[in-house]
Amino acid sequence: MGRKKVEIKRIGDKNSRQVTFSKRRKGLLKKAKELSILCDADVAVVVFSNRGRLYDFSSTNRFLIKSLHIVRSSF
Amino acid sequence: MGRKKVEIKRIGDKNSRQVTFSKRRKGLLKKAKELSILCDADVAVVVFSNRGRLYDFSSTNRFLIKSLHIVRSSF
DNA sequence: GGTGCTATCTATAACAT
DNA sequence: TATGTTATAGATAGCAC
Repeated sequence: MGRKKVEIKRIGDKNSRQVTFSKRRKGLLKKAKELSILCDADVAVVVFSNRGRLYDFSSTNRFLIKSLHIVRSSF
Repeated sequence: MGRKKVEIKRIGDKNSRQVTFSKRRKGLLKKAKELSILCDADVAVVVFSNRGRLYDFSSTNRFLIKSLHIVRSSF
């Protein structure tokens, strides 16, 4: 969906990876929200950056996400 | 992204809502997978249909999703 | 109640700043 | 490096089965 077709594999360049992460993360959360509204469905999305920062969307309750975070911490 | 611009609000027609749910759910899971691969990030998506059916994607471990399911059951 | 088609809308890759 | 712009790839709304 850009100037060139992109192969789905890990982006080698650190800066490009960061920029793509930021843009696509935003897009994913937006689409999750749209799905929940349009279709009256419960949707939750959780994204962890490789630095451990958490980004999420939940149509129902933050508790879902917090629980998931706790679960992940126990790995 | 279709023949017409769509307002983001609950789709009234039951059949249209179901079709949209199916299509957008698939798209959301695909994008979650792409994000995880391209950016080397942990991503989890959980979708519950209003009939309680579970659809999900997790880049890390099914345990995350199973835990979330258990948590949700306790609501 | 799906599935396939395709016109059109949207997300985003590369570039610019 | 973070943010804004634009050309293009990709997702999908409305139909037809």
